[in-house]
Amino acid sequence: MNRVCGGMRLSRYFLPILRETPKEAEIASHRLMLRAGMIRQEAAGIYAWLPLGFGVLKKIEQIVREEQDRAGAVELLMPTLQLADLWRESGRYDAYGPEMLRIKDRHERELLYGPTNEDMITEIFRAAIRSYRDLPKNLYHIQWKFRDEQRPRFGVMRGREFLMKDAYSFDIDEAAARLSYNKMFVAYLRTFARMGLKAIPMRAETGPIGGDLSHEFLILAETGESGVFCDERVLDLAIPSEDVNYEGDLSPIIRQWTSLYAATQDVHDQARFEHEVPPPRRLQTRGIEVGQIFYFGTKYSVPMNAVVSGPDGVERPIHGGSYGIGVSRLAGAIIEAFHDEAGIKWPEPVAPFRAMILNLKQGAADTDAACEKLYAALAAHGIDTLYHDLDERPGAKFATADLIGIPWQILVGPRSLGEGKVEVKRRTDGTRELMSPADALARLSV
RNA sequence: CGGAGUGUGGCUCAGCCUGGUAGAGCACCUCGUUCGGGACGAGGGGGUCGCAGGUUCAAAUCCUGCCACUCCGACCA
Repeated sequence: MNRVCGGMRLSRYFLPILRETPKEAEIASHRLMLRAGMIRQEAAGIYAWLPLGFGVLKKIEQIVREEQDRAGAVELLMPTLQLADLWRESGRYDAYGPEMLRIKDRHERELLYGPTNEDMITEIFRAAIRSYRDLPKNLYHIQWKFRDEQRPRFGVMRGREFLMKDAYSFDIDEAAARLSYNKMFVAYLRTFARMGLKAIPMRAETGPIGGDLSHEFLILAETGESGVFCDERVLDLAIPSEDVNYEGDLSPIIRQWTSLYAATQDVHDQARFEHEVPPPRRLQTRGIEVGQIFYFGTKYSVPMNAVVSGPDGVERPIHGGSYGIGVSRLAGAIIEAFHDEAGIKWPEPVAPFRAMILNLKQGAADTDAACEKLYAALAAHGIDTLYHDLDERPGAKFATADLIGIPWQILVGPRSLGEGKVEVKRRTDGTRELMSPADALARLSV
């Protein structure tokens, strides 16, 4: 979707691998993102996304986009800068605090770098929609946000600047709004599952955005920032399939996922936990929040006068919800879930490349020719391939390949090529198999 | 926002206490030998020691101020 050609030669790429770990990186994902040349820190909590990292970011973003679209949300793009007046109208300008970056333009007009977009989307919505007949609507965008965190840390997991998908639903009343909420709930289950993650929806506090119904989606990881308590059976619940009917009744799915105990430490109820979950199924661990959904009712529509006419001709404020996914955070969270001592182990759907060719004897006529042929064939089959064509020793190439975590490694060296074969290695489990280049191509074409 | 630290070639760090010609490993360049799990030898290039003042014949080193960044805790996609 994003890379036009099907391949890349390492000699032309930009992959600044670090052999040693920069001292500031404490957790695995941060360490590996720096070492694998995915990101470079420019300031506290602010990162440049280097080509490999950017490739992953685009893969994640695209999965999020596809599942939002499938659930009926409509993409648009709002600016990063917003007028302070808009936030004064909703009453949030003074309430938001120092987390919000406030700036002035040359006319001394007050602006802010958006930490979220409820106010702006409400303004956009109210300017265009007058009737309940135009509802429901769900609008989303994928845009950079800035929150001036007191303490940014863990690399992109908690940056000040971060890429977020935020969706906003508009409905005529609470009952309708809950249907919109349920759609996003199901879309989130599918989104995270497609990235290979087990994200568990947990009852959550609503925080400064407000409202009275909210779930956080967390993936379990020891390095997570939130303590979580849940019934371990939630780990085995089925993910709604691709052909789930979003216009149908989603409540059975919601009920299934919300009836088992699952809560973050903020709202945890130990007595209830012990009452509802027998000891062998009690899971107490930590998690990384990768998404959150809210129903907040008329919190913004009332102060901002976002109203529509109902069937009775009477105007009423719309009922809203907002739905966030931390796209850039997910890049780190996925690494937390999938790595080993040697490096990253990308799940295929988010891998920056699907395959990597390692020419173990660069400059030798037979290996060079075999690699070129294979590289062209993979590209012809639309398989994103990184060809390691640098004049490095095999050991260095193995280390690089394991570090950057491309799912399939194809080792082309004199030893196996003597039998007319190449070696296909899976990064996830380290298994390797000798096969002809044609069979390797067939294996990857699945 | 409380607490604790760190700023020295691209990276990891030594040197600072006790002031006196800026160092090591990795990376980089050249040549040669190597080549299936981060090779070896020889030669070479690269640093206003975070910034600004001060003390001193002399400051990476001592003093003052500032800035940046990191880590531990309370808060958030």
